[in-house]
Amino acid sequence: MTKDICSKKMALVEKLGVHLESREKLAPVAARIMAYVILTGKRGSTFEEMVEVLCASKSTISTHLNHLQDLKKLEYFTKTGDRKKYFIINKDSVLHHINEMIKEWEEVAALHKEMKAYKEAINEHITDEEEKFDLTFHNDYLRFVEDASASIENLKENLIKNKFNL
Amino acid sequence: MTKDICSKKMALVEKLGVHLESREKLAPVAARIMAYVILTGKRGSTFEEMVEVLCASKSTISTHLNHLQDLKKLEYFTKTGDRKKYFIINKDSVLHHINEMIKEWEEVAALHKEMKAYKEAINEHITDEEEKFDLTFHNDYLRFVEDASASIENLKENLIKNKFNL
DNA sequence: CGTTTGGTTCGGTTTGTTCCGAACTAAACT
DNA sequence: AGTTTAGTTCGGAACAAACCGAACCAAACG
Repeated sequence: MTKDICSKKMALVEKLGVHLESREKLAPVAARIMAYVILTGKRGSTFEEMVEVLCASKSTISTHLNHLQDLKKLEYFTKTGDRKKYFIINKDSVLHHINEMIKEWEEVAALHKEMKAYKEAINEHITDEEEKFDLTFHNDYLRFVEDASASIENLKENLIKNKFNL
Repeated sequence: MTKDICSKKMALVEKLGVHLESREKLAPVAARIMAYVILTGKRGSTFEEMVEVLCASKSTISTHLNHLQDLKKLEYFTKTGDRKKYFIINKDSVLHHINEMIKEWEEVAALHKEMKAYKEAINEHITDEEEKFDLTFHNDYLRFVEDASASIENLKENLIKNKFNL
């Protein structure tokens, strides 16, 4: 039974790992570390434990753990009389992730605006209506980005609210 | 003046290129091809032209052009008595892109549901309330994904509407 | 003081990506 | 038939990413 839950966990680690690999642009093992730490929760995950369950070398785990801490994605707590570090996801990594998404959408919006401006400038030099750039897509997309941004801001507020409820 | 517009265009090609490189997971030159084709518009961009302005070899351009066509991101038209191919972005690449986003959100939602189910299963075996997984984030996130999906569906409908207006 | 524990650091191998040049092809022009 | 045009294909060079093992280190333990 414990074995069953464990294999289920490792299956999820792989699945979530693959997702994080592309979503957060992490190296395979780094993504699996994140996934494992997320699915272990507040109990915390140790260096040794990860070397074993993720079947990676100490050097690989060490390097990635340090890197993930630099990126503020992980942090750790300790126990008195125990030299081990217990890794957990950074408490405000969720908020950080959301802010990243907001920034990303803003960047996309800025790019669309720049492209639109460029195309409008070109259009002025074109007499034939048929040859002109079509701008409807940029307009629609910009409206969409506004909508999406509003949803994210909403999520962000929900999260902050829940944080204070705890 | 034409030179000015041209340098402005190439600056935008680089900027959009960098963006597409990560957003669409394309090789540098492939991303710049996409950017260039997008910023050239319906006039169409030729093989030779891209070899020159993107400063890449014929083989590189050829390989990437074929790859981008396989991915349905590009297509071309021809002119009678002219062997050149005039590349433009695939007419329904925008819709395709939107469908990709929808699919992506669905996948994220599925993953969150799976993680939530796993954590709930674990929680049942834990007596200490303090030790239990916190599920509020998954709930909030799932609600957010629903919102975001709705916005995208909205954009999609706008686009389809505009298509028929033309 | 020697050993164990919990890691870190470095050099190197493997693997993968991205691009290029040179040789090639197929159609059209002369 | 030969050349030009518009590309394709193949082998490999150059670089980068990801991981590993071995040697190392610092703190605690015995």
